[in-house]
Amino acid sequence: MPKRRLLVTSALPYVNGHIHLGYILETVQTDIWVRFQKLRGNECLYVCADDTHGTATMIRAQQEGRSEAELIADMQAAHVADLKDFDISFDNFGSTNDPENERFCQSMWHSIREAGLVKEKNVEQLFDPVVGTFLADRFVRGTCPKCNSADQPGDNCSKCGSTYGPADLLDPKSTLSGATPEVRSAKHLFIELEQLHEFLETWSQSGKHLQPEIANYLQGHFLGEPLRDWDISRPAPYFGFEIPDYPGNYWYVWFDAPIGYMASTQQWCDRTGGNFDDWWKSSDTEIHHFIGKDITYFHTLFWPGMLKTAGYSLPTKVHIHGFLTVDGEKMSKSKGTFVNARTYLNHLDPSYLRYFYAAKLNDRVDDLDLALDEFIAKVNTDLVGKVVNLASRTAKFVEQIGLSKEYPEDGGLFVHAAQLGDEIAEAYESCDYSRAMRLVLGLADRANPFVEENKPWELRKDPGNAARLQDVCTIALNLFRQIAIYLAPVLPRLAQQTGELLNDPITSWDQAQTPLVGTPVAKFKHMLKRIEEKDVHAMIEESKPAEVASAPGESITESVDRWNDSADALAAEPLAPECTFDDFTKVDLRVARVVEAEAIPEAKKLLKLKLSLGGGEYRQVFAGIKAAYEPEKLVGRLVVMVANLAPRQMSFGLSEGMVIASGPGGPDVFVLSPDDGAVPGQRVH
RNA sequence: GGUCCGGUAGCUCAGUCGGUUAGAGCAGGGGACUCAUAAUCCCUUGGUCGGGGGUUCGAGUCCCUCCCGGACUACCA
Repeated sequence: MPKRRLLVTSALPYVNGHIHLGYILETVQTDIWVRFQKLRGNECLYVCADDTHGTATMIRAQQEGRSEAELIADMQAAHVADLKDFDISFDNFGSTNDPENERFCQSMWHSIREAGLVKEKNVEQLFDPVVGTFLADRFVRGTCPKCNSADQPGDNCSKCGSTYGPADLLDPKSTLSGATPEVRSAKHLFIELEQLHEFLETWSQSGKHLQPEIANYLQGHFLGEPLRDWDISRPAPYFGFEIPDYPGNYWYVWFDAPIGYMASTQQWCDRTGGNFDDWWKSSDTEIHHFIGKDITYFHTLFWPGMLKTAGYSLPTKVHIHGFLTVDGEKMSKSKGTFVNARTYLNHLDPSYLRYFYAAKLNDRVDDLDLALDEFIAKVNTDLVGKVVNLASRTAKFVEQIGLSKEYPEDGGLFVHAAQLGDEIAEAYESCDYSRAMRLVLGLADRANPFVEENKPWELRKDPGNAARLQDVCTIALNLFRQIAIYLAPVLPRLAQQTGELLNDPITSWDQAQTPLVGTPVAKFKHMLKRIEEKDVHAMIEESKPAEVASAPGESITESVDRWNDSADALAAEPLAPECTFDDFTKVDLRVARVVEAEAIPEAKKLLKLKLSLGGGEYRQVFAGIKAAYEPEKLVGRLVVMVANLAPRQMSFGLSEGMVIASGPGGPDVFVLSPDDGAVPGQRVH
């Protein structure tokens, strides 16, 4: 087979957060594929970068009192270290804030301009005079211009389903300040994606570049109607690259992020003498993007559209994977299942997770569950019990004498494993790693009985059997080596150790075709420890928020803040503008008791609550806390509610207030409780 | 509610074009071994292939329908 040239990417991690096990899933998936391709002898370049731009970076830098550049540099160093320790083998890891990226943005922009895809639209945008900023759609609510339903979001009506702009709302309010926004004319630049409709439909529906369910999704959600113009500029203040022919405005972060793949490639070329056009403008080069399903449409509509317009190669394939869940649930900070890469590394070997992910990954978009008990059992049984055991039970018998000079008769075991190589390779190639792992483990299941039947431990008792002992161990170690070669993309450390043990480095897939003979065998060293349950538990405990993990009732008299809470929550949702005391008193917060609570089967997030304010005064409230609370456990407890909120008609009934809770949503919602002594009906001042 | 994907042993899954008696690993039960990280090996229990209907000589596989689960989307704000 002729050598292929492949450019491979993982999605760019956002600079504002640390690497977690969900992103590790993506990079492990990519890295396995890259290592596989290199092992097969293909020319393969793996690039990535930090995604740095956007409002969130700007706000966080302000809060931390330093420049964006400093923030980015720190986070990038942390990202690189985390990923390196998971054996992710990037050829280059850059940053979307690097000068190379700005140059590519400019040239890409130039092409898109020339193609006549850019138009300026005088957007009637709402401006919050209190905060002094333009309001994105989601920061405005008001009355639907079509059906007059109150309190509707700024982009479409939840009652009648009509879509409109925020400026069309009849009685708009800023959700930041509550002020009535002014309509101001703001100029934005848009890319008319609709001009590329036909191309995108052909490309996405060709059956070659996308998984079938993704092609289907695009057809159903986007391609069935005209594609909307893509708002590509953001007015200052914004952290990003300023648009050269449109001063005071910046490219939206999703414009420059994928271009980061190119900038990173350029950096690699500059460092190694490579030629950029060989990678991005050559029909001989395949381009493979690995991404999560959350960013599907950026990579399957906007990005191919940009590449096409600017005359670059189109992605050969966009490989899309699902999210990571832990023990069957969305990762949750409060449960300790939102685990940072570094926290994992503090307790466990990266090889465990690489193998487990490989054993579960296929070429579909399904979510992948990290069931912790399964994780422990699978790694210990498969890797330690079956694979590494082959070496550890035989290597010491040939430590002095090495492998036999000729490969002995083994009943066809080696040939069988050699022949299976193509099938395993096919599974890797198509990203069906779980199949590859099954096939490889099947080899270990044949090799262990061989050792059992030939009893090297008995052979060694009689010096007359020395030659036979050497032959048996030569066979077992060769079978082990084949497995190590086939697992090398997943377990580079095991491949390295195997090379050292048998004095022949593993560098090529084809090494599994020829038995190794006559080499010395090094003293056997442990290759992989068993996972201990306590280490997994320690990792989960370390991932829990400090206030949950520490014992209650400790002294709080110390003058210094010893809790050292993370800045993440504040950065995710910055402080609202100042309000007056009068503003505050408009909101009537009351202690209330939950007297009834039931889940609404048709709604995914809603519980229906009956709240008592005492004295027979009740309120019916719908609260989006289904994922976090069992209805039965709420009954009887005290909560804080907004008692004078305008009632809202919902599909399931009238909601007459709101239960106060914090947290980002989903399973991470935390309902507030008053301290002991509070009674229903009391106002919260 | 809409769209899509799935449901095979206690668990995780394989099952090709419709073709013999539906498989594997783990877990469970019994035995063996003692080289190996309490690892390994042999034997073994366990299934109305979600339910019902249809097509067919023949259905886990194809069609219809219902039930259940998940994802996306909407609602939640």
